[in-house]
Amino acid sequence: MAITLKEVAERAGVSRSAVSRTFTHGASVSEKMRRKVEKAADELGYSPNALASSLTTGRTKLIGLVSNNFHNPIFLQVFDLFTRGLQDRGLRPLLVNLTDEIDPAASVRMLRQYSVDGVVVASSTLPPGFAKAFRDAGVPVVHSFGRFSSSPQVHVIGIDNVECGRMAARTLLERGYTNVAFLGGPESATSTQDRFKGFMQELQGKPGVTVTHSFADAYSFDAGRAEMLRLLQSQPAEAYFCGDDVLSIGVLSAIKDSGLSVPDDIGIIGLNDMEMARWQNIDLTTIHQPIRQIIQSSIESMEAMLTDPDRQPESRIFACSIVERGTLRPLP
Amino acid sequence: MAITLKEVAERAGVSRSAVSRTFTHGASVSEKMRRKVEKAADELGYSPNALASSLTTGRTKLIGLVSNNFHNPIFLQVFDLFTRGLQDRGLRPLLVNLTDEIDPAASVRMLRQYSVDGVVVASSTLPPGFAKAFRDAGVPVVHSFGRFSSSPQVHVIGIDNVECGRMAARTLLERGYTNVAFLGGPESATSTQDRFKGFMQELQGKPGVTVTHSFADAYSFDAGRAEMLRLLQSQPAEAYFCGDDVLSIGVLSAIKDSGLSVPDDIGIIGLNDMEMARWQNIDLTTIHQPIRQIIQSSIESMEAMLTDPDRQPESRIFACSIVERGTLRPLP
DNA sequence: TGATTTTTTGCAACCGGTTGCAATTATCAT
DNA sequence: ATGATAATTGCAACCGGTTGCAAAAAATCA
Repeated sequence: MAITLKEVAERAGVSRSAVSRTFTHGASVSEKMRRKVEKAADELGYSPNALASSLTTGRTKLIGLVSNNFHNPIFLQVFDLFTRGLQDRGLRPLLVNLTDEIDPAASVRMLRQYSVDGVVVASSTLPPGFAKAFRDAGVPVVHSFGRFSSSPQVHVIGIDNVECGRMAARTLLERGYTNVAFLGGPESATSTQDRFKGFMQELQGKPGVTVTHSFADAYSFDAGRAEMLRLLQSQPAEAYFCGDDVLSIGVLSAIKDSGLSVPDDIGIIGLNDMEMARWQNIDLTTIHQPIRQIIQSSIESMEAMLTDPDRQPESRIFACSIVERGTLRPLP
Repeated sequence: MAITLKEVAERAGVSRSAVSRTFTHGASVSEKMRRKVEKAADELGYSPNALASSLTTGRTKLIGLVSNNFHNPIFLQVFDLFTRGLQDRGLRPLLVNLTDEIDPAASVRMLRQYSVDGVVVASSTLPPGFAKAFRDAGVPVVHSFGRFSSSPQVHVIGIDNVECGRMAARTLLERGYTNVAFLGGPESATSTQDRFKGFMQELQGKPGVTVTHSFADAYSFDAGRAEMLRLLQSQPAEAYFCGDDVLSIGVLSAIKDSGLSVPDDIGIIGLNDMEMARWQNIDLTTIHQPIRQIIQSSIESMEAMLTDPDRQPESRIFACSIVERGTLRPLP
């Protein structure tokens, strides 16, 4: 069906090696030969079979892009940035949806069958075991949005969620809130655990401050709304640090429906700074997570591993910052 | 690095063919042989190289998933459903982001280099030339969310956008609106053109009804908001049929900011019924597009083409329906 | 110009599998 | 037990490329 190297060679009246070389960057071919081959190739509409060549070179340029976040709108942007970034470097994202996958083994096997050159795990809710499973299989791994560690076992690129928790706490204190709460995402996610930890750390033992906490079932609108509706039945706190932005939006809708207003009755601060957060009908005060840099850095890190697979795992942490909008009362 | 067939064969003391056969569904192997081989394979941790086998079988099980919609939240759901659906059938989505691609040739070449078995084009804004380019390259193509045609050149799965336009018009008339408008997405998108056409068709020559129209730059919040802010400077219409839901949400925010209220002052109807449309703080009346079925049908259609590549192109159209929420005044 | 060095080219083996064919082995009926 | 038939196995060629090596050609030097 498709044109092969052999056919081009015959047409150009040269050896197969010659054809291969004209399409291999950096190989030794004379100008004359190159022209002859390219002419024949053009006439036949030849383009080399990347998979066949991967057999001998050991490189497929395929990168497994693994995630289980197919419900949080922020991940559309994540996929956009990853696919474009990878494409620009001649790499091809093989998308793996882990939504209902529990066991890493199956996906590891699958990605090995396709000889991916590397794997990007993009998720803040996947247990660390997944990234490790890929590493143990000998595949270069970058875990984006993963939990940072000072002695990482795989490359981790993300933010310091503990520090974000502290930052949120400080922000609420500055604004004079004394009855505050943490409304986290799923308790099993490392990001939830860390944000919670930092939040509590900062408020621990602060005189005159009361802190409560609870967890929503997922990083989703519905989960946030449901949890807030529950909280509103008894005495709600003055201000909430919510697990992430989409959760916050659910929370906001619950508050509005109950007849209370934001930020007058209840203050909300989210995390992520997703595009929607700045929509004027949402206008969410939140902590900005530098997604663009995280992804760019992840891709660079992946490229580095491709050239040197034995490179030591490292953590790269990006700073977050408060984005002041309309869901927290202003500084006194 | 990875274990190969040969090593397994040596360990099991059998021929390479025997190993190949135990891993090929439907090949002739005795129970005894199979056990022997599987034992050796397990011990070595062997799993067959899908790409090497594709060389002889001519099948990669790779499917190009091509889109340029990485900004409309509805496409996160689209990617979720596609990836899961393909995975469930043992197919692997190779994601291609066409966001800043103008020329189909490059992506066609790339996907051919990776010998994809088929291509799913998932977009309502891509010129039809893209899908055709893949077909001309001899690759089975399904165009999801594309423009339906009665003599299709490629498989098209989607909705009848003209009919949706009519449906929106009828809905507005039923509600007693007499000064209505179309606020479309980008004028170059076939979906915009068709919705506009149907909308006008239905209202044409209706006595006592005035119709106006304009177009936003993109199917996005910002574009919708900007266009509505512009419209609000002069006399706005009584009700708008908006290009899609995310556009509608931008429109709603503009209306709210201008001090007017929905649906009392202005009615809005969207299209898509994205998850966000039912969020209680948005509560958008809209036309439901059956995404789930469209995608399932697309995948089935793709599977059918894989077994019979010469199958005639067909259009599959799914019905849409009005979802009544809070942005249109009720039936009189 | 001829000898020497450098560059270009083709040969042939290899990457990790699959598969048609013929040889071998097992199964069955008589 | 015997021959006929069916199932299993191995051989070897092939899929579409790449690459080390040696031969051939071109470029350089004296």
